[in-house]
Amino acid sequence: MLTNASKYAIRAVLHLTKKMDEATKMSGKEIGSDLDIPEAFIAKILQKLVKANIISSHKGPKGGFYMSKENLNNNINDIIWAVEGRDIFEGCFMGLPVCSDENPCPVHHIVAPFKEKLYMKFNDLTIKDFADEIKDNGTHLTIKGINVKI
Amino acid sequence: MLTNASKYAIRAVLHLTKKMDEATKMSGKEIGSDLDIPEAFIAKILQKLVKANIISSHKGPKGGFYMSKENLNNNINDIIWAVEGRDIFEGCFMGLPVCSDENPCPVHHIVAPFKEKLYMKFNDLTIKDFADEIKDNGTHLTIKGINVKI
DNA sequence: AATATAAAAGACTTATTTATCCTTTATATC
DNA sequence: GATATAAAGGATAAATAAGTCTTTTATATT
Repeated sequence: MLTNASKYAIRAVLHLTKKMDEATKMSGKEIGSDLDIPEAFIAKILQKLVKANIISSHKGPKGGFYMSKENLNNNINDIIWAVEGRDIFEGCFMGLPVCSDENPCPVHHIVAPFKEKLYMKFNDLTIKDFADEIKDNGTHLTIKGINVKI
Repeated sequence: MLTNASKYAIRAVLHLTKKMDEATKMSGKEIGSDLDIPEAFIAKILQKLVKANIISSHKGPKGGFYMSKENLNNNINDIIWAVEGRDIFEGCFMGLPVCSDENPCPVHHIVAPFKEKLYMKFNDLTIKDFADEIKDNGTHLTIKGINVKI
């Protein structure tokens, strides 16, 4: 449903937001290394995000990427839109040309409420809200430095 | 989540199953035309499905693709597996390296039950069950010959 | 002013998915 | 047996997604 690029983008933005209180900007290199994302690839994605006003950047020494106050008010859908340039929620899950409440595909009653919930969460919560939730829940954006039982 | 190929495959199998009572086999050409799927592409997919015993085929005049009694007992997951060769339900929706009930991503509580429901439906119901449901609900596998309000 | 740092920009490669085309094989019908 | 029909097989092309590399531009620090 989401491409690698937009998954990377979401993680990068949340990671940036998490670190923001330290007032230090992060380089693309650092972000890529922290999140195990190919550095050159995440650099391209970060570039797109800056253009779309999802994140901010500053060139030169001590420069890097950071979240401005305004940036924090964007939502996840803004990120996805900036990276993919299309609505990922449209279209029938099974690919039927006609799929609606009146003419539902066999999984319509499972998929429709799921999309609805997801869309609301991606639209109504700000990046700040997400970052707070992540901090509260102890969610790991990276696998570095944590012990996972496998 | 599903590729075009597996969406096409599911529609083709259900279409075949629907027409099965007429005891007439369907050509790949006919299936492609009925479902608005490129003929050469659906032909390749049908070939895979035959190999995986999801559908049956017969060469020559009056030949074509059809569903045997045994074929009807397969489920949707079998189709997806035959076409994609992997589990489409694995992995975190947001791409987090760690995502579980203990360490949930921000949408884990929305995604997990959705996947669960979908997996069950795709696993517990047979192709026959699906085809019956479609017939009962008047679901359209194709847009041909129906009037849709746009 | 020279230097080092880091993003911006653009060209390029690789992989995967989607789709097309052509030849071969099986088989029903005449 | 000749012919027509339809799937099987294989090779290739086009589109999209994923990832890499090199050069240019801005800027803080010395």
